[in-house]
Amino acid sequence: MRALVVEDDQRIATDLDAALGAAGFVVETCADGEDAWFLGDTEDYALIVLDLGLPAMDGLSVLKRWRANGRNMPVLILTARSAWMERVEGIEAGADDYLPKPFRMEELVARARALVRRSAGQGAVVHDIGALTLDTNRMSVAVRGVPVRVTALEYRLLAYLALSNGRVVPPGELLEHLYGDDDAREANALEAVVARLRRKLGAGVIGTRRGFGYFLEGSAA
Amino acid sequence: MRALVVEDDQRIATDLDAALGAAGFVVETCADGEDAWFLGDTEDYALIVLDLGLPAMDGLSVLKRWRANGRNMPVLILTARSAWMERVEGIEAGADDYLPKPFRMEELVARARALVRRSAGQGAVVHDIGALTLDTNRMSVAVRGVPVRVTALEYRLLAYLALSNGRVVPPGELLEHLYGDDDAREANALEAVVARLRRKLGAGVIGTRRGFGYFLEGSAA
DNA sequence: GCCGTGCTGACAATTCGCTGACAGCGCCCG
DNA sequence: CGGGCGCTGTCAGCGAATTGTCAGCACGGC
Repeated sequence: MRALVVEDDQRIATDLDAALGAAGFVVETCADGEDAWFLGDTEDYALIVLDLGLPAMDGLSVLKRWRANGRNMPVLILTARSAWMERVEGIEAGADDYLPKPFRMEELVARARALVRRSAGQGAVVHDIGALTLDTNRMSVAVRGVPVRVTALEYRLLAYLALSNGRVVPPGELLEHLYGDDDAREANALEAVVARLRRKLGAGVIGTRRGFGYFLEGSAA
Repeated sequence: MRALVVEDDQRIATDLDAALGAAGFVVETCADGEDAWFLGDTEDYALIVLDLGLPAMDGLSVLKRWRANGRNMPVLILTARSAWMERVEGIEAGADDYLPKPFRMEELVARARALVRRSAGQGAVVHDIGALTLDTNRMSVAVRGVPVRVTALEYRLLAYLALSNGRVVPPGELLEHLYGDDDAREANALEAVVARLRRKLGAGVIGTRRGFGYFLEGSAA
């Protein structure tokens, strides 16, 4: 887990390095606003600790430039100024947290952990099963990278197969999942949906095990 | 955007309600730890403001229970205690931010906004999603650079979609966040708002995935 | 080769979402 | 205090996408 420390005071920088290092971060430091801007813009950090008083470019400006470029890594601001107005400025500029100097190293580490935990809290929503890609956020489907328009029912069928990860799913179970078991469809309804899906997705995605059920092909079966 | 305020001091609760309401949240309040635990565990909030001194169950315990149950909504802790050790405790318990009393209402709102932004994985104040530009500071909207006048309700709808980051948002969730689920609207109300918005914004901004919900088009889809 | 299971294309019904009109409500301004 | 205006929920009708059903066909297993 990489972290960038932007701090011009050599002594504080060393302390931060040590504390974050002990907390499991791989720390890089940088003492200059312009270097910071470049690094933050081109490298990939799990966390940035940013001091506001910097040579060459002010910390807030650096932060605003990152955000303007769509960089959204968590940034923890350090500053000697403690007026609440300054805090508001920092947070409105896109900071994720704010710590006034002087601070306890323990608190900084605690906040850093909280930030990283939160930014990582957005779990993977894209599943790849064989040739199939299923994006549960956008409710969209693609085969070999080519997007395919599927209906709600078709999507739910695919999603259920995908989440069963390669298992052969018996028709009864699928029917029960797609419709409540309260209202009964003809058994053929399921086959019709599968047929439509196969026409859209092409061959080699949905497989049939005669007498048992359906499964997704290529999922390390 | 729903927010829950957990605070036993009636006066402070009222102030928080007013300030967050003005910032665009639909606010619910609750004065008791056990109620708070239940609400936070079963309902879906974009933000929770949590006071530590509570009857029936301590705020930290409530928070820990939420986290233990996998609830990861942003939580902003309020407390009278200002020792740094307490802060560390709160943050380690899973708080996302910490504000000592007394505090400025402006700062609370700024932090609340920052938390919500961050929980959506975005750091910027100005969001560009496809043809849409949404300025969360000025509550203004533009399409392809042309400003568009939208009403408060319309804005909240757009903002929620924008913060959902291109995800397809089901109508039920939108209804729940636009209005509290306490007073029920006909399902058609949502469609009416969307229709009005589309007339203002033009085509290609709000998309529909039949059977699932609405989403913002062009967000790297 | 025979039988049963599963597949396919067409068709029709139904559900879902969109739209325009309208009415109630609150708010601002005179 | 009254009138007007903008906002928003409700209603009913419309159009289209979706999906269940049916009848016939293909194919695999024994």
